[in-house]
Amino acid sequence: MRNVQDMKLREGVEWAVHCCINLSWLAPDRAVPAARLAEFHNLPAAYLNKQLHALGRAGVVSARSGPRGGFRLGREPEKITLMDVAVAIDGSAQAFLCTGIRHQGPAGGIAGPAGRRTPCTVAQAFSHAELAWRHQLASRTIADLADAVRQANPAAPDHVRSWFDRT
Amino acid sequence: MRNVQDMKLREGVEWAVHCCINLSWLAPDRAVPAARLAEFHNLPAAYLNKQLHALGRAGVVSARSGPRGGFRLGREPEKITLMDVAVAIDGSAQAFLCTGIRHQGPAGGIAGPAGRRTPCTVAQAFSHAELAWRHQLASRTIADLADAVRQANPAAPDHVRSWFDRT
DNA sequence: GAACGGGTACTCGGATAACTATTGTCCGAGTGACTGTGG
DNA sequence: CCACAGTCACTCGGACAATAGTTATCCGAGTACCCGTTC
Repeated sequence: MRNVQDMKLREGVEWAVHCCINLSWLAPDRAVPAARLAEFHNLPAAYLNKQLHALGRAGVVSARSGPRGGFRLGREPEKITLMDVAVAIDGSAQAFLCTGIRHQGPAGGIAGPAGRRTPCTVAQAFSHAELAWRHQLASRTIADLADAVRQANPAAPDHVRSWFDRT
Repeated sequence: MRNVQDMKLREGVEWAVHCCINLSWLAPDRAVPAARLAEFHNLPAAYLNKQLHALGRAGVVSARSGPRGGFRLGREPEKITLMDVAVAIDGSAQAFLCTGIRHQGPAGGIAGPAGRRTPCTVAQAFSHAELAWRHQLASRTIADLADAVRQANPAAPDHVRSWFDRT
């Protein structure tokens, strides 16, 4: 039971975003195994595999089994937002879900049945805040971040490509 | 060790906000025991006590022991933001703390020492989103919410007062 | 009648356990490539 | 030389533990009130 959905950003979100950026610099048809992506950042391979699998379910990446298989971006980097990644990994859609405590106990008798129809003010306030957060994440794409990284370090894409091409 | 600070809104935050609103309607010198506040919303008394204690450390409420003791607001409701409450309960200041994985493993060698000085693009993006969230929460005060509730149900303050005055 | 001292009940405060969720690991199913063989 | 079938190694995918964080609980320290006693 999940009464209160959480807004926690699991560590895997950070990993996933970095992986997506790296993948965006590789040839579109080039698939990279999870183990190799993990090695690049010193991450636990098996666990990263699990996260990438979650991204696969969301369509952010596409997976292929067998030799020369692995993961590659499921669509153009311009079409992948940070929100997509966060939702894929974290799963939760809403961070603050009103428990409805204002209707429990003696407090419930005060507002009466009419109060049960009006929205919970507290929940509304938190929802607005969360909406702002989500809006920000939805406005940034993997392509955006990749460009920013390239601007700070123009050689990065080539270096990443060459490292992943090493056998 | 807390590598990744979390943004999770613990259930206690919701409780605390509701309690603060209720307290804002009582006489300023009126102290309410945690047990009574808990009874009002059917919450576990001992645990709510703990959360209120956290609010006390942050100055949001002030506590008094002994008979006729309990909790009351530590300052005017206009001076208490939702952010204050969330931070007091949740404690964490930053939700997304960059783990620095881009410097671990082979990836670190690519950017080089220079890359270590440039800020992590991924972390920046998430920080902006979190800032928007925090800004929203900081812009809403307990007084705001109390007014909104009163607008939806004008009789609420009196009812709350009278219930808490019952022996 | 008023002041004082002791007792008592009540409250917070922090230390302690139970539980849930996240992190991490492992092995099996599936798939594509490679090799050797036959035409 | 080309096509084909069998085998193999490689990869994902989901099921299975370990760990950390949150929820919940309990009991002790402190405090203000109340009552009985004394001046």
